[in-house]
Amino acid sequence: MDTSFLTTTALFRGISAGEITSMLDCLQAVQKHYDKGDTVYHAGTTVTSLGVVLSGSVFIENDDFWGNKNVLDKVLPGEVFAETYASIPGEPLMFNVTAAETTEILFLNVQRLLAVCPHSCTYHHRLVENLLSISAQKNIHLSRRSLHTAPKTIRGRLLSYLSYQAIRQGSRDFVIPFNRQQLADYLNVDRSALSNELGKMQRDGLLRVEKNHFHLSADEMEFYL
Amino acid sequence: MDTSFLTTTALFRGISAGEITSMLDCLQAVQKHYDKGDTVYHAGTTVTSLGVVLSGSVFIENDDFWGNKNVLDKVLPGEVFAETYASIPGEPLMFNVTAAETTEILFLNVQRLLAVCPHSCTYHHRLVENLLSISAQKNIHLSRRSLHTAPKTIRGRLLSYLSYQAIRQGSRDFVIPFNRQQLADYLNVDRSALSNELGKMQRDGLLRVEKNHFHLSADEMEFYL
DNA sequence: CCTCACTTGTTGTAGAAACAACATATTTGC
DNA sequence: GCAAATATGTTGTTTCTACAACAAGTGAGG
Repeated sequence: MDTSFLTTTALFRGISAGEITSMLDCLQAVQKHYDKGDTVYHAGTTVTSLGVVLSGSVFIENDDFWGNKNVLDKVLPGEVFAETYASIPGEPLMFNVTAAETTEILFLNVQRLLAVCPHSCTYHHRLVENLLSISAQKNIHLSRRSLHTAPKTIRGRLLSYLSYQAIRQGSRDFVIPFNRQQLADYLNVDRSALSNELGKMQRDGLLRVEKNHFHLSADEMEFYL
Repeated sequence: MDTSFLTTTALFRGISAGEITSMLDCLQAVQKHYDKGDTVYHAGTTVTSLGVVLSGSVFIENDDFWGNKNVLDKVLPGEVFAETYASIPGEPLMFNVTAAETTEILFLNVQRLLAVCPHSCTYHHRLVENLLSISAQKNIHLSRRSLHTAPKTIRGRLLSYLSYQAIRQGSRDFVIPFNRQQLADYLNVDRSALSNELGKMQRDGLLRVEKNHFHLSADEMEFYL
């Protein structure tokens, strides 16, 4: 087990590699291997363990009734999944989790993680803090997306999202972490309609855009800054 | 301080009234009074304390650039707000919090709450567990709404929401906790368009609806059950 | 009983987005 | 460097929604 890698993750942040090793025993951590396409967790089932992606990656996907797979998120090495459901005993998973590629996953039982451990109580505590922080962070992301998808028009959603990015990055020039299709998915709109609207906004002088690099015009930003 | 009331809240669940009393000292809990319309927390500021509504209620609202107040949520007695932001030091509030009526609020510093206390460590631990649970629960709600607002059409959103309610309540007959306007807000659509679509769906034989009581037709449910 | 406030359904219209189909970059792997 | 795959922009058509305006229903309080 590569505990030095774990020290870099949000979940084990602030805990030394040595401490992690002894904690993993105590927590009855289990490591499993998955090949591309394997199902890690099924929607509708209940889980007691969260997963830490050690290598590879997993998709969080929502399969509709006609079998269409809709990828909601990709969980990368060091990141955590299913922690929300493992934190609420009996809560059925809303999504499927499948291996996007060859993947190693470390499973941690959340009830044991929360239980007070006879030894190294301090680090257990740190682990719980980290878990709370991860949960709160996820909360923020969900709230923010909900905010950006609230406007009824594509332009409104773009302005909400782009002005937030400008503020966050402290400049009217900034790069976004999405390509067009991903941005369209994030804002819950059609990709071609999104491209179209970006074109209109450029003609209207609201912004300039080159690939995923944006520049917002000053007068538009006045509202937001 | 009415600690017996606190024992009924999600945050203090599983902790005795006596224990709560001693913990509140330790946590430096502060109680404050607000009149209707008073601002409790300003968007953009950072906070270190979560709030527990003791009596009255507060609105979580998103004020846009033209001063329009958009109520996102109402926090009732026993419920908690701002815990997400208080759990992430430095994270600025995304929303305003204002008193919906005469309100008493108990503020708890989250850092102190998370810090290991010299005494009653067990109960501190329970408090942190509860806080994690509240956060995870909020996460589920946000995810679920995001799922229900994912379809591009009003009908799609209604089917997603209503079939979930049917499953949750274990019957094709069920009552929803929203009136039309609230349901429209939740699904992020126009109220009149929503009413219109419900009418069409009745004519199409998908469901019957009377006020906030719904009955889904069997054949439509096959997809979902 | 009556009024007033609030909720809900209905209709028409104007506008916007989804969708499909395609042309044109741009990457990526070989 | 080339070919295949992927990403992006463009356009036209169809469908749906937002919006506005209004009628009808419901309920609470005087």
